[in-house]
Amino acid sequence: MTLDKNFDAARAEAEILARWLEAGAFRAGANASRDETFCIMIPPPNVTGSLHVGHAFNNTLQDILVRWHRMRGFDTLWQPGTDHAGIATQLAVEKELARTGNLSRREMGREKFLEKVWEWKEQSGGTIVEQLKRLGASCDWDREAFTMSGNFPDAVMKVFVDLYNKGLIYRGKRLVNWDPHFETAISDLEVENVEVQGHMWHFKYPLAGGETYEYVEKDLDGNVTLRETRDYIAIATTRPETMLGDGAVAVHPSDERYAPIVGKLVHLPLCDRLIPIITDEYPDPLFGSGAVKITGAHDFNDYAVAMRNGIELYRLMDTRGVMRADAAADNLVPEQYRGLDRFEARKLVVADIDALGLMDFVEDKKIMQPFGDRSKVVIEPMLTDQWYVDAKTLAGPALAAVKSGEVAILPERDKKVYYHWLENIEPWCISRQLWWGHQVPVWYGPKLKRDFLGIISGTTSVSMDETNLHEVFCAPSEADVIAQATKFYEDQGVRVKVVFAGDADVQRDGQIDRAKAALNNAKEGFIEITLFRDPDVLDTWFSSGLWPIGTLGWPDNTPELQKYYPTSVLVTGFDILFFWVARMMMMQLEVVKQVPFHTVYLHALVRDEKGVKMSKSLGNVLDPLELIDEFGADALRFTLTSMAALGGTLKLSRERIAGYRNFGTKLWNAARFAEMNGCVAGAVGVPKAEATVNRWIIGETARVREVVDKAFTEYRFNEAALALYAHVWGKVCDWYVELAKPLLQGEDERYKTETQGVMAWVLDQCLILLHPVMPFITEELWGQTGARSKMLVHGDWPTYGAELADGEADAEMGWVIGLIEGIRSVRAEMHVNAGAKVPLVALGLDAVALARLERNRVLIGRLARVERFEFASVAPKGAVTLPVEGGAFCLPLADVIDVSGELARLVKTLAKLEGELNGLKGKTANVNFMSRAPEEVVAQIVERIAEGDEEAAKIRAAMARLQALR
RNA sequence: GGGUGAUUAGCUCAGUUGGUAGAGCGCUUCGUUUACACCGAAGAUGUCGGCGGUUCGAGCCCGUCAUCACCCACCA
Repeated sequence: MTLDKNFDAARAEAEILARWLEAGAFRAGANASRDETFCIMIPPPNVTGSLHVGHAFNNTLQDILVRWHRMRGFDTLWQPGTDHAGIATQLAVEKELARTGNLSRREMGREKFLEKVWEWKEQSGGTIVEQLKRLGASCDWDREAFTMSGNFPDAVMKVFVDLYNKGLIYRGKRLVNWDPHFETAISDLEVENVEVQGHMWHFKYPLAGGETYEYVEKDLDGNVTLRETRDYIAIATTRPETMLGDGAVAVHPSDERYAPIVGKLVHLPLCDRLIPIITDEYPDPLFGSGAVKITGAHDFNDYAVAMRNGIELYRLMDTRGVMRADAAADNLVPEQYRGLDRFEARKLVVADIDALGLMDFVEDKKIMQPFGDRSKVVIEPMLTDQWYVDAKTLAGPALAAVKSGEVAILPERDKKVYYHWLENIEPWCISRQLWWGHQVPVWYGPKLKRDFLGIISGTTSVSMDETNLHEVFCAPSEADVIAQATKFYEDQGVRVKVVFAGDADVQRDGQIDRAKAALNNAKEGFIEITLFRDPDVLDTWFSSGLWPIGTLGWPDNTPELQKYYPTSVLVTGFDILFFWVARMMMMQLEVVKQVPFHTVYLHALVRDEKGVKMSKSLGNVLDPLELIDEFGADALRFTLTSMAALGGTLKLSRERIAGYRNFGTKLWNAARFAEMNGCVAGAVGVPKAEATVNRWIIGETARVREVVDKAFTEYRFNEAALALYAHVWGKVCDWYVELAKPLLQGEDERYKTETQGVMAWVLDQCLILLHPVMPFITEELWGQTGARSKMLVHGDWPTYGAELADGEADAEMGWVIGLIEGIRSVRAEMHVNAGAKVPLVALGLDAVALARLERNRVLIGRLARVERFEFASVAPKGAVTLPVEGGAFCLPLADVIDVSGELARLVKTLAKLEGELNGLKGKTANVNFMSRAPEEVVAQIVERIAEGDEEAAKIRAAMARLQALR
């Protein structure tokens, strides 16, 4: 059977993948021959997502590490799985519902909606997994995990409850980042601050009761620059609509301009309210007017000021960012603004202020505006009840683990970023007003009125405390919460029966009404207590933060957990260092008191060829599946690998992928050549060789193995790819195959057999070493070129090294290759017809050079197209001279060469050489250099000068001969 | 405002303890030498952003400036 002319990636990839899967080649522990484990957790992609180039890159790197370790006999697990991705998935399903004319989420209700999400997940959830398989990702697919299935929800619930019981999770009413589109709170990290063109409006707030004061402005030297009587205080704002919720105007305590009116009241325009002028450290006297309106419920800074000074908070908007129109807001939002979108309200407020003559002036200004990272709408600070994690406490161990070196972060510089974030961490808001996710395991029950407790006797009625509405029960399951609540109430002397009544309601203003927690009066000796569950779900990152232990079966102490935890390395993009990496560190360290992994390798983000982030809206997305269809998975993988330098960004282009597709073809054809020349693979062990070329290529192979291993060890994937490329194409294909041809096709059976064996071995080594990067084509060739005891995916990674290097062979091949290149170069430059065979004259060769020539004259003759060899002591007329180590060669080209052309060539060569030599000689003449530079360096330079001088002398001699010819 | 990184051949980028620069693509010339035209051979191209400094020696270390990118941040 002869190999086809090209590798048919589309056909072979599907077949090979099926064979791997069928053989269970990727299962945990497959091919393990030692006790050491190697485990990687896949960064779980969104369950309903599809593969983009970033995934392809990320998973290629992981697959390389995994395949490499598996071939080296490590007990290897690559744990796959997907993330439920709360907001993203809920959004996708809502869109789908709208598109297909279904009821909306709210119309169908929570239970029904969640059914739809699960349907959607079943339907589209397998896509990305199949795509990862096409990439060649060798995950243990039998262990595929999902953050909403199996033990995972239990793990999440248990962690929530444990943290709650330790006081590390708590509920708080405070300002959060509110997304008016999704109508949920989001964390700081999900907010993107973007600079936009905005305005700053300067308003005049009149003093109450028509009071006036003398306003005096001074320059830095204390000279008065302005003095006038004012009946107002000027404030500036970028968000005029929030003025309706102002609770005060603040000035800096040192600001003399306003000292006369501190403590007085101003009349808030448009609202029938008086608010005080207070002092606080927050206002900057040098910025704007120096006076700041304080809207505690709609601005984070103002909130802090309001808290410090006991200023009232007025919440102006509902969950959609619409000015409140509910009854409670009757006295707050003036009628004309109610029900208006916040941006509409802004226009109206500005117009109304202007109409009142209170508009001081307006300026254009670039402002930083917060946007939701998924919704892309302007985020509104909102006062709501949310669940928080005490991140500061959890951050301590996460910081220590990296500082101590227990966990390494690569590239090193990202450590600083990690430190900075953890050292300044804020409480983590983990509750989301969504439906798709892990529902908070908290139930609310009625708070019993203490007055009654004393008289409860089992038949007496009990009432609720209407002023303090609920008791909180946090437990991992309904059964547990029943037990907990029953005990709680019975401890108060009440016999109860606990029932559930669904979730507490979320009203449109975002306040959870827990008053529905209820109780019925005594029946048959007990009281019925109704519990309502907190409707919120947890931030997706709360659950994915438990990915390492959760996928291994925690909270059960499974064999996998014992064996593979802590995992080895986390491979991910630096964009989720905070979102995910830091959270995993914090949570794993808190929950199991052990780091989740020992190394974090942060790779670049993939951009398009112009360096722009790929996005659907820009239309610059390269679809990895299309690239795989066109070029094959291996070409894509090799390309990504070759560009995986530590840090930075990765710009992907189709041309480059095509180039590496060609590399695969090159390898394929080298194998094809070997096959056509009777090189049968499959022999075990490093072959013994006598021929110089064979000894040389064996050494080269050992060298590249060392380079590749070192590069993988240091996560320098691009260096491994580069070394393999240079070896396979530059050494094996360009030289070894060519040099081997005379031996393979010659008469000496001994050399022929030896070379067949060596070539088969060399190509096998190429396949093995390339396999982690290019698994498909190498597996295919492995199968087609010999009888194998096992698939290449379980091939034995070699351990040979320097002991296979043969200095003598290296030197000789270097000499031969140099000569051949020299001859080719001269021929090309002299425009000697490529087909023309010329004689080569050896000139004054020493014994070593002579022996080298004799051993390799067939090779040289063939590769340099030399017809015959002659020996002379004097260079023939009209010859071109090639200096070599131990002598020189001449090409007599008198009738073909252009003498002045050759002279020009020599002049150029000599000039270059002399430039180099002069530099080096300058150094040796420098006393400082000679006395301070290391001996090795000096010796090297001296040697190079000697060589160079010799070479220059030969060139000069050749020039003299040519001169004589003219 | 703080921080980080980048600036090297026409393009995209490597360059790991400082020893006078590399790859891929592109470009030029030549080539049906039966593995491969997704190929082969030969070739051209860089004051390594500017300016200073340390050093025998700097793309690499230090300072500074310029331009760009990204991250973080509450200036109304």
